Amino acid sequence: MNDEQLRAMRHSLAHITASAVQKLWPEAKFGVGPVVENGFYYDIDLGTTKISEADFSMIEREMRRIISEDQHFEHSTKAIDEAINWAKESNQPYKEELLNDLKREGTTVAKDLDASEMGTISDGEGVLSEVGFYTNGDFTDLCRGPHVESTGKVGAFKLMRVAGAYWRGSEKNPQMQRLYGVAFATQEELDSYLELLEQAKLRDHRKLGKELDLYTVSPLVGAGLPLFTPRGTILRDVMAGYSNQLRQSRGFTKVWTPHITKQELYEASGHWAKFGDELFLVTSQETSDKMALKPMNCPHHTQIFASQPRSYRDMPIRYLETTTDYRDEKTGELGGLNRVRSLTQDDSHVFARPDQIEQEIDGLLASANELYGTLAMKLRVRLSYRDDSDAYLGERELWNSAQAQLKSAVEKNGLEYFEQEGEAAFYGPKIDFMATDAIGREHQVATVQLDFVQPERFKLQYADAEGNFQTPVMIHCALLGSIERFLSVFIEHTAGWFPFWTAPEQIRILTINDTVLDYVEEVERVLSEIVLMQPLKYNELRVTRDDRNESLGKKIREATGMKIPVQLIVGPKDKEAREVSVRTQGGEEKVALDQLQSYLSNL
RNA sequence: GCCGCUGUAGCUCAGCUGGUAGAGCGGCGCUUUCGUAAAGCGUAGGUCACCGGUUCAAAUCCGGUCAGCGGCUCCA
Repeated sequence: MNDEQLRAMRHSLAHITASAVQKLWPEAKFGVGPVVENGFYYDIDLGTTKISEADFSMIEREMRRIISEDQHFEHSTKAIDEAINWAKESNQPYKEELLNDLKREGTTVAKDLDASEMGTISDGEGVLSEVGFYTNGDFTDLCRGPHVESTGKVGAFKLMRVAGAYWRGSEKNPQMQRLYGVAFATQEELDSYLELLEQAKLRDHRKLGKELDLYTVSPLVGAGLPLFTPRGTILRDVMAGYSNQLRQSRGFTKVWTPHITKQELYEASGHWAKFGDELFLVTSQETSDKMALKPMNCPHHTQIFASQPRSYRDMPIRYLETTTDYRDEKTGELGGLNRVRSLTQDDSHVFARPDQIEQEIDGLLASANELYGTLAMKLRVRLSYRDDSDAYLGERELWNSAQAQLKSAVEKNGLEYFEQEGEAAFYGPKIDFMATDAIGREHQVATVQLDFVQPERFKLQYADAEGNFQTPVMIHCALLGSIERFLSVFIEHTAGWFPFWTAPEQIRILTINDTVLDYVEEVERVLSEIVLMQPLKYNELRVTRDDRNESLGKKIREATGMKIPVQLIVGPKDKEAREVSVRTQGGEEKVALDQLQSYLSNL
């Protein structure tokens, strides 16, 4: 089955879902029912009736009945006004609205859908005169198709969940119930997809975050404000240290800025107007200053740049700061470490001459490549350019040159990429990094963004070779993005089996009885001398000892449950032979005490 | 913020249609010193998220708050 057939099948299932709902709740008013990744959904307004997952078996039973009847999908057309009358008579106000849009604009304007997904005719210019319908059994729907021939030909499906969704994605509109389903050509494919979901559940960073004791949340502290435990803090420090090291090796120097600032800073940067409602405000009891917790670091860094006169010879100037920002995100958006109110960015800002853009981007891309390569995650990038609209600030010429330089740097680094016009930020083009995790999911991780606007707004300048003042370009970059979000991805990527160099507890010594304690101390002395230099430099070994009065089996079980990469089992036989039993995920082997350092350094 | 679902011991969970709570693991104590994923026995833990209401009686029903989950919207 090709992609097109799969889409037709999923879309047909959306219709079958709607048919079943109409049968069960004849008063249902229908929105749209497009195909999405792995399946489909249908938006339905049932007034005060709430569908719950308990109703799924009933709906699915009705769907299977429709499928077993093998109803033909009948295509027909109506003149647009006739169609509008049909919608009125059938009491389908959402369809009526879509039809009116079609009549007026020749297309619907639902934000997240294109017209073909919605199943409406949108070919041709201007106003259209005819629209298409598909009918199966008693159910007729405004639809462009295509569909499978009949309801019997739809493969395997499963209703997954029901959720609220605003009509046409606007919170001003009524909220409908969105019925999600997944669908595949065969039952085997559906089963393996469901299996993948189970897998994903097992690696869920919120579950592992608790099991591996990495972070916690407290209602007393607040939603979206995770607290990192000793183990979680090690992970943060190691990853942030690696990101810092990568950037420092490319000429970035650390800066430090306070966590609160006067609001004027954001009024000057332009962020106040756009994001003012997401700032945490701070009141001073000593002055009349209005203060806020910093939601970002770039305006601060501009002030360090501006603290001295700059020459073209000084450029580029590169700052890095791994620091926590605060954003008052809406409560409903918070979840795990993915979306938090305190987020730590491994932030960097380059102030560059326009002719230095490519070289700077090149360095940052190389760093990102190295970082994600080390973590065994495949990277892909999206280049976001401006389009012809006037929604963008900055000179067109600068944009064109910058976009060309971005692309050239991406190609030079051998990164797989795709380009999208109209996706740039208003202040400059950007590169977004997507990393594929161990079970094939893609996550947005890092960004590199050019900024033509803040240098203007803050009147940043440098003297060129002729002594004239020029405006620099700013390059924003975060390799990890937000450390919290990065960790959520990293935890799920590794399923908690962190690589040796990042593991919070790298080695646990398990004793067999207390006749070996003196030898264990000797082993510990050897370990305490070991400092890893790769990939993170000066990374001291993190070792613990389990000499409790418990069975070896239990100690192994617990250490394995905590996903500790190296278990060193020490018993009388090991003591006698002056070796240790090294137990890793790969198996177990005996290593002589005087070989331990080289063994561990090569992990 | 909006819609829906959820909130019982440190953890995982049981507790039917209202009659003031239970298991396993973990903790603690004793015994055991035992070589590859849970040694044995004993014992202590809970205002059933919080606040209010209905009722003779609420973990159970209703309302509110807080928090979590699935979405929507948003994401500098």
